[in-house]
Amino acid sequence: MPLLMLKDLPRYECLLEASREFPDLDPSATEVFLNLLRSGDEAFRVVESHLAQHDISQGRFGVLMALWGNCQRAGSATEKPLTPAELAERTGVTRATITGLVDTLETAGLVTRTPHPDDRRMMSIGLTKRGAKTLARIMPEHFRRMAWLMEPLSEPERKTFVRLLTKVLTRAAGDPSASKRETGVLSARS
Amino acid sequence: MPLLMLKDLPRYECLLEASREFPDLDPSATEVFLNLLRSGDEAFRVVESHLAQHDISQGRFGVLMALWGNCQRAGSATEKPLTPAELAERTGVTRATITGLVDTLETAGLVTRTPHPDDRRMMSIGLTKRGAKTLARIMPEHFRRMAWLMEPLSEPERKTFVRLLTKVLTRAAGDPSASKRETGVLSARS
DNA sequence: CTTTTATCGTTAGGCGGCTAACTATCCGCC
DNA sequence: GGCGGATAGTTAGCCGCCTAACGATAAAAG
Repeated sequence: MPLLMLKDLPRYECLLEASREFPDLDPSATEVFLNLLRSGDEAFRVVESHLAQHDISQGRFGVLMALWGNCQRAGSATEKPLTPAELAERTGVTRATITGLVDTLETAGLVTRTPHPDDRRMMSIGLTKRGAKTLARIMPEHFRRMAWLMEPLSEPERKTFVRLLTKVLTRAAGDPSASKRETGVLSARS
Repeated sequence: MPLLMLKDLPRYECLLEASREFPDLDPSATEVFLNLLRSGDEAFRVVESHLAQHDISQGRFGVLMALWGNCQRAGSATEKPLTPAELAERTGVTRATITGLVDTLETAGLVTRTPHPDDRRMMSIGLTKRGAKTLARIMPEHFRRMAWLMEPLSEPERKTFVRLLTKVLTRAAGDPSASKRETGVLSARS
């Protein structure tokens, strides 16, 4: 999902120069920001291009992963139906989006959609044998791609990397104005 | 552009356990990968939520930025019309997408679309006074948001961060199978 | 028991990406 | 000088994401 900020990231000296015109511009912060977005985007493409070969989009993959096991699936027999609302919560998209994704996956025969036994408002989304098989076919190469991507990083570098990423993540996802309707951050009203 | 991988990133010990079942899974690589995507996504939301207040989407912003100055716009008088193809190249989206974005921006009165004087195949997209003004109103807060986001990082940390991000970026964008139609990387055929 | 309130899944409509195809124009080569 | 191939911009159609609204059902209040 190509987003970019600017395809060719500006050189640092250029940011420095611009910061004289715009006192609010913090060159090193901007540099990190642009590189973060660009790297994330490019890294994503690496795995996306693989999933696409199996006709699996990012969203579909998220749903399959969520169904496949909630990580702590231990020795259970791949049986863990979830409701659309739960899927939405775990994959981070809206319920409306889940409806569409499940539609596609159901048509492809990878998941089943059955009425929930306890609550007639809910549905129960389960992985089919075919879905589990598809996932099992995809995962090894998926793992290999992630490993390949990080190959140039040493183990200590990875630790540092995660630490830095986490710092930004908690800052961004923590409490700021993002994902809230109010500005809050010394912004000028439109 | 919400993408996520899994909203709640798996704990490292969980990855470690999974790596026993899947020999291809590199726990630390996976951890970095997931954190990278998630942090990038969340960081993006921080600035996106601001741009949205001005009815500017990511794509529109990219076009405006590209027009506003190619970074080395020096003392020029904000006059730098570009063709849609150039815009596509600089913002990293397809020409088809540019058509749509320029449509919207033109309707909003932020850019003009005039026939190119030299080549009748081309168009010339220019920033209007209104567009420049809008941009000038947006940028300060935009810069402030990026600075705020990176505030918890010290200057040396930022240097390190950029170095690590660049490593991944060159790896991802360099030569791999991504963005090519062929697999190439020891993948199993579907 | 009835009424309100909340939650679930879906639908409708919009947007911004993409690819593939099309038309118009330019350019180079015989 | 005319003709084939490149290139520019647009169009058409798909997909995934969003928000807002809806009808159905469950749970809470009275």
